[in-house]
Amino acid sequence: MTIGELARASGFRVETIRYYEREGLLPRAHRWRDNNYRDFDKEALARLHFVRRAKAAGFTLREIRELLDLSLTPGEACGEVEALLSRKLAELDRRMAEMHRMRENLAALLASCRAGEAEGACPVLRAMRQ
Amino acid sequence: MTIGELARASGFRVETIRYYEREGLLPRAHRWRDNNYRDFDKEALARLHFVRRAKAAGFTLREIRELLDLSLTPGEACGEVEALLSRKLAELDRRMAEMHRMRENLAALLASCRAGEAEGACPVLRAMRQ
DNA sequence: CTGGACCCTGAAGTCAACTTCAGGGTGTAG
DNA sequence: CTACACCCTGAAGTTGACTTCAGGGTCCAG
Ligand SMILES: [Zn+2]
Ligand SMILES: [Zn+2]
Ligand SMILES: [Zn+2]
Ligand SMILES: [Zn+2]
Repeated sequence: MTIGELARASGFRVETIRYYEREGLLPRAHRWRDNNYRDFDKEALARLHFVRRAKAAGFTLREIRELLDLSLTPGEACGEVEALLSRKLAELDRRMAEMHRMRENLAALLASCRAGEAEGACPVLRAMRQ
Repeated sequence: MTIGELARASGFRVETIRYYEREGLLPRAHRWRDNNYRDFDKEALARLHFVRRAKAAGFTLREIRELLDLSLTPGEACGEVEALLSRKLAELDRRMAEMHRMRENLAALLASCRAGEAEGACPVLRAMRQ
């Protein structure tokens, strides 16, 4: 698979894929010997799917790389794998709690906006003004 | 109120407040005539509280400035406020759903790691390349 | 054999949201 | 008087995650 095909299949741009390779999120791609073009396999596509999901969940590239590095750790380091995984889980829970608070904040603002509409004065705007 | 007092009252750093003023999140402060020190009023503190809440709700500075600008245009800006709020709410919901999926992913990974430990082979690698 | 789509590299640029720096004034306690 | 906390400005630096650029090679339909 050329980098362009991988880009179309993954939804990441060509430049982003090269950048991810540089940053260690993808293994260095094997090259087509005579033209030096990268040649990706299905695993690269699976990784990019994982990267997309992880990004959507709010992980930084560094964290995603750590997770991916875990997957390369052989079974013997199972304890470390577990430790890192549960640390990430705890972090995720913290972030999810934070998001819940944000959501409640936002929903309250929206509700007060709608409630104030009847009275002709937006309480959100009023709150900002005064 | 000096900028330092405002900083202590608001929890933002002095430099951040100057930055916010430059960026239009605060009106340009009135100056203490003979020494050119900024002199803030209660409204500035109220704005900073609003900025903090909005940031906590996930708004960018640009969006916060948009909200503040809406509050300066008299009339029915309420609809726009609502639009901005519900757009943000939808975005937040999307991200929360992603995080939930990611959490289940990681939890399953951790469980399978623990289960696989007995058999001497860590299934993490397989799970992540699925 | 040519034009256009595609590939390569290393370096520099961008954006948000700040922070730090350089180089200077002000106010007050001791 | 002077040390020291506080204030000022404009500019440059930081971080993360890319994107754009400069300056090339490659492949293939017509
Ligand atoms: Zn409203
Ligand atoms: Zn409304
Ligand atoms: Zn669930
Ligand atoms: Zn394991």
